[in-house]
Amino acid sequence: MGNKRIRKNPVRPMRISDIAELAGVSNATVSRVINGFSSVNEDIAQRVRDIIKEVGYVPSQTARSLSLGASQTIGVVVPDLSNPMYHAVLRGVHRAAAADGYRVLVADTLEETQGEAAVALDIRHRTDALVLIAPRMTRPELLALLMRVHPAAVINRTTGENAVVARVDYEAGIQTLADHLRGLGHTRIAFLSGPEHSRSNHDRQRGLETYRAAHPEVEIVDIPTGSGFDDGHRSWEAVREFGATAVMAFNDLVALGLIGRLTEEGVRVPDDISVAGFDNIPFARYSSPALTTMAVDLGEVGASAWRDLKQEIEGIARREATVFTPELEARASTGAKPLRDEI
Amino acid sequence: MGNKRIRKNPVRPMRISDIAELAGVSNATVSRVINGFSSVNEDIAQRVRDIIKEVGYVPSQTARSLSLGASQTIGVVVPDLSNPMYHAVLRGVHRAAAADGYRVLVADTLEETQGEAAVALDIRHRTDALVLIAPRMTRPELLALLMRVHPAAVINRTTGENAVVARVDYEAGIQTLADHLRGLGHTRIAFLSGPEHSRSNHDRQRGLETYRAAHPEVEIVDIPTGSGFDDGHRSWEAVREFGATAVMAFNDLVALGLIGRLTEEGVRVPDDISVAGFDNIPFARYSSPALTTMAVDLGEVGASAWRDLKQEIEGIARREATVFTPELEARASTGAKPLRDEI
DNA sequence: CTGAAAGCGCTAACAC
DNA sequence: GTGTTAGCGCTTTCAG
Repeated sequence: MGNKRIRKNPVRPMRISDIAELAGVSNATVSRVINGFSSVNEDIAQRVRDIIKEVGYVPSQTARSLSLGASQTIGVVVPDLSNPMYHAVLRGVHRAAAADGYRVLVADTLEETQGEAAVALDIRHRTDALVLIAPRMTRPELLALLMRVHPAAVINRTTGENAVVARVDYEAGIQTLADHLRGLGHTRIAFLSGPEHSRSNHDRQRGLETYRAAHPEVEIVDIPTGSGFDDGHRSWEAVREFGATAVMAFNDLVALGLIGRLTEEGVRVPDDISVAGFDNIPFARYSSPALTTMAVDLGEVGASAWRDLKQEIEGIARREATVFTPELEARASTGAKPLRDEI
Repeated sequence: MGNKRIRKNPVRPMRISDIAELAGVSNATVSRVINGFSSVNEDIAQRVRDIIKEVGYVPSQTARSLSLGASQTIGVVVPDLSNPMYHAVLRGVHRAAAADGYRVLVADTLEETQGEAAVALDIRHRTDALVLIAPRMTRPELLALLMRVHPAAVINRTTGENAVVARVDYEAGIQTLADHLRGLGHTRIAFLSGPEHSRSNHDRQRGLETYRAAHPEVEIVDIPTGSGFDDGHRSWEAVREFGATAVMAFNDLVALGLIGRLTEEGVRVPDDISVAGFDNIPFARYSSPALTTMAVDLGEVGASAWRDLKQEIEGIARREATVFTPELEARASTGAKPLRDEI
C-alpha cells in the first residue's frame, strides 16, 4: 500500500470532490445534483449522475450528518433483545421509521439498569431521536434523562411532559381476563405473577386489586412464579394447593409451561382447570388446547411511538400518551368451572 | 435563534470548545482528557473531567467519526426482522459487538431482493463494517457487493475470498436427522420441504439426495409444504397418502403444526407416526410430545461472525468459513417405527 | 505538557 | 445556474 500508483482496488473511497473533478464542476453542483435541487442544468446534472453511477460513488453519511446536524437515524434502547416482546416492538419501530427514511441504531442494555442512561445518551448523540423500550431505571433517573435526550419516545413507562409515550394498559387487560373467567363461573382464581421487578407485572397486580375490590365474590390469589416456561411448569403444586379452578399466567410462556405439566399429570384443560396466558405469542393459537390469552399488537405500539416521535422531530408537539388496551382472545384453554372440584 | 443571548434552556448542545473555554484550556487538551491520553497534567485533567460531568457534556459521535474515519458501529442487514431465526443471529452479533465497544445499526430489507444491495451500501457508508444475514440477492450481485463493502461478514451464504463467512451446515444436519429416523427403523419418510426459494431448504434437499444415494433402502419423499404452522397443519393429507411412518419437517413450526393436526385427528405421536422438526426453537422442548429437532446456536453463529469480522477490521485476515453443524436433539416426538401401518 | 491550526467530507449561504 | 467559502465538532500533527 506504500506506493503511489493508483491501485486497482481503490483504498480511499470516492468523495464528492472526486466526482466534481471528473465532471468538471464544483462540489456544490455535485451536492445539488445528489440532493435533487432542480436548479442544476439538466445536461450537467445528467453527466454528474452518470459519473456517480459509473464510479459507484456513495456520499459519506457521516460527513452529511455533521454538516446537516441530522443523521436520519434514530436510536432504540432495548432492555433485552432476546425477549420476543421487545423484539416485536423494535420491529414495529423499525418498519415505521424505515418507511420514513430513517435508519435504526439498536442498543441492548442487557437488563443492566446502571448503564442504561449512559447507553441512551451515547446513542442519542449519534442519532436524531430516541426510543426507550420499557426502561428499567428509576423514575427520577428517567425524567432527568429525558430532559437531555429530547426528542424521545418512551414505551411502557409514564413520563412527564418531556417525551412521547406509547404504552400497553396491562391493568385493564388483566381485568378483562379476570372478567372472562368470572363469566365462566370461576371464583377461585390463581394469578401466576411474573418477575418481582417487572413493571408490567405490577400493573397486572394493581389491576387485580381493583378487580378484587369490585368483585369481592371472586377470590384471586397471587402465586409468585416467573416469566418462563419452567416457571409455569413448576407452579402446579401451588396452584393445586390453593384449589384454583382457573389460572391466569403472567404470560403465555408460563401458561404453556403449566399446561404442559397438567398434561403430564393427567389434569384436563379446560375440563378440570382453565388456564389463560397473556401476550398472544404466535404459538398460542396452536397449542393444544389453543390458549386463551390477551392480545396486543406490539408492532403497532412501536409504530405508534415512531409516528408521534416523528412529529416531535418535526417540531409538532403531541404529548398525550397513546394507550393500547389488550383484547381478549378467548380460545379453548378456558371453559366453564367444573361442577365439582375433583382434581 | 436570532438573538445572541445565552438561552436558559440551551438549544445548542455543548461542544468541546465550550468545555475548553470553561476550563481555560484548549480544545486539544480537552480532547486528550476525554480520550485518556496520559500526557495531560493531572490537575488540569481533573478540572476538565469535573466540568464535563457538571455540565453533562457528551462528545458528538458524528464529528468524532468523521475525524477518525471510523464510527465504532457496524451494520447488520437482515432479510426479515420478524423471523426469529434471524433475530437470534442479530442478537448474537449485537452482544458480541457490544462487548467490543461497537454499536449496531440494523436494516430490515423486508425480503425485498431488489433493494438489498442498495441498503447494504447505504448502511455500510455509515459504519465500519457489515454483516449480511442470509442475503437474498444472486451470487453475482453478492460478489459485486462484497467487493465494495469490505470488510463484511456473510451468514449462511458462501462467497469468494472477499468476506468472512459463518454458516450452518443444513446439508449435514438433515442427514443426521434422517439417520436418526433410519436408526429407529423408518424406511418411508416424508420431508416437508420449505419455501421454494429458501437456500436453507435447498441445502436440506441436497443433503437428502446424498442420503438417498447412500441409503437406497430408505424412501424419502419430498412434500412441498412451507415454513409456517398452518403449512404443517395442512400437510397431513399428503403425508398420509404417502404412507410415511416418519416425517421431517422443514422447521419446528411446521412440525408442531403437523403434530397439532395429528392430535386433532387422533393419530398418536410417536406411536403411530414420528415427527421431527429443525431449528430447536425454545418451545420445542415443551411441546407435547417434546419435539425431536436439530439444534444450532444461532447466537453463536452471529457472535462468530462478529469475531472474524473484527479481525478483518483490524486488518488480520482470516478467511476460512466457520461452519456450524446442527446437532440432534432427540426427544419424545420420534420413536420406533410402528410394527404395522394401521393408520 | 499544551496550544494553534489543518483537516475529515459534505452542505448552504452568498456571490457572480 | 454555478462557484466560493465558511462552517458542522472533533482529532491530531507540529510547534513551542
